[in-house]
Amino acid sequence: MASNRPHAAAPSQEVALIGRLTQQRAIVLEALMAVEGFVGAQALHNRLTGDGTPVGLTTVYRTLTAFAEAGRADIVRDGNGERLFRYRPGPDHRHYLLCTECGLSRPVDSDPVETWARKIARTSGFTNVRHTVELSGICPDCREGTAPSPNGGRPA
Amino acid sequence: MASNRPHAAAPSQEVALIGRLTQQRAIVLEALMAVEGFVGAQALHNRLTGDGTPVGLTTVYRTLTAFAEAGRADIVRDGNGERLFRYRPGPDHRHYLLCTECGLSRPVDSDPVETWARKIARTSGFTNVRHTVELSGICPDCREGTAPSPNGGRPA
DNA sequence: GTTTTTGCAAAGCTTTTGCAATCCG
DNA sequence: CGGATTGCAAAAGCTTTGCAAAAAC
Repeated sequence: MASNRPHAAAPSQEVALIGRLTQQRAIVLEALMAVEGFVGAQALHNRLTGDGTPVGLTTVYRTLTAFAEAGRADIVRDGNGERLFRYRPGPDHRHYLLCTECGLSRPVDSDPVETWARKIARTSGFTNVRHTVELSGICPDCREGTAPSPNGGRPA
Repeated sequence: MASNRPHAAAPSQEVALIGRLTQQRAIVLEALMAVEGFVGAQALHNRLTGDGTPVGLTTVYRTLTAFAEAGRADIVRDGNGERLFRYRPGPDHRHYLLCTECGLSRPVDSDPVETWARKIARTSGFTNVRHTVELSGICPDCREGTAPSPNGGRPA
C-alpha cells in the first residue's frame, strides 16, 4: 500500500562508506532503501531469501550495524527488543509515528523536539547529548477493520 | 550517591493492584520506588540479593511486568535491549537525561515535548498514541575526571 | 483447603562471535 | 596475490515458561 518507493539505483557509493563494495552489501542496502520506514534485520533477511537473493543473516546484521555506525541508518527498539533499522537519506534525522499493529511508519514534524533537545543539551551541562524519540499508536486503517484489538485494548 | 530518596512506606495498596499481597512483591515494589529513574530487572535483583532480601529473578520480572501492565510503571529499552522500569507516581510522566557513563539520571523539563506529542496525537489520525523520549549524554562529573572518553569520541 | 505465587531449571528470542572458505581490488 | 568479507554453527545476553513446593486468603 504505502511502500512503492522507486528504490534508488545500486548504492555503490553508500556501500563504499563502510568498506569494500560487495554484492551482499549492495543487496542489503538496496533492500533497506526500498523499505519505507523501519525494518528488522530478520525481516530483511527473510525478504531477501524470498527474493532469491540469499544473504547470510550474519551479514545482514553486520551490514546494517555498520551503516548505522557510519551514520547512514537510524535504529530504534520495538516493543520486543528487536532492533529496527531505517535508511537515513540526509544528515538530519526525522522522527516517526509507528503503528503498533501493522508497522506502518509515518514521518512527523519534529522541529519542536529538535529545538527542545538542543536547548536541554545547552543548558544541562551534559556533553554528547543525543535523543531518541519514538511515537507509537494505532493507525486509522488498523483501527477500523483489519485488526480488532490484538493489543488487549489497554488505554494509553 | 544520588539515590537517597526517603522510600515510601510498604506499598501494600499498590501491590494489591496486581494480585495477592505477598512479601516478595512488596520487596520488589519498594526497591523500585526507592530508585530514582530507571532500573533493569537484573540490576534490581542484584540489589535485593545484596541487601539480604533474596527474591527470585523470575519473580522480579513478573512483578515488574505486572506493575507495568497495571499502569504503575513505565518501560524503556536501553541500548542493549534491556528493559528498564521506572515507578510511575502519578498519571503524568517525566523525561530524563541519562548519563551514559555513570547512569545518573536527571529529570528535564518536558512540557514542550508533551505538548508536541499531544498535537501529533490529535492531528495524525492515530489512536492510543504513546511516546518515548530518551535523552542521553555525558554528565559534567564524568566528563571531567572519571572517564576520558570510552565512547570513542563520536560526535552527536 | 484451595488458589495464587514462588523459584529453579530449561527453553526462547534476538544478536554477536569464531573461524575456514571465499571474494574484492 | 593479500586482506577484507562471508556464512555457518555455536555462544552470549535478556526474558519467558513449566512445574513442584510454598505461601496467601
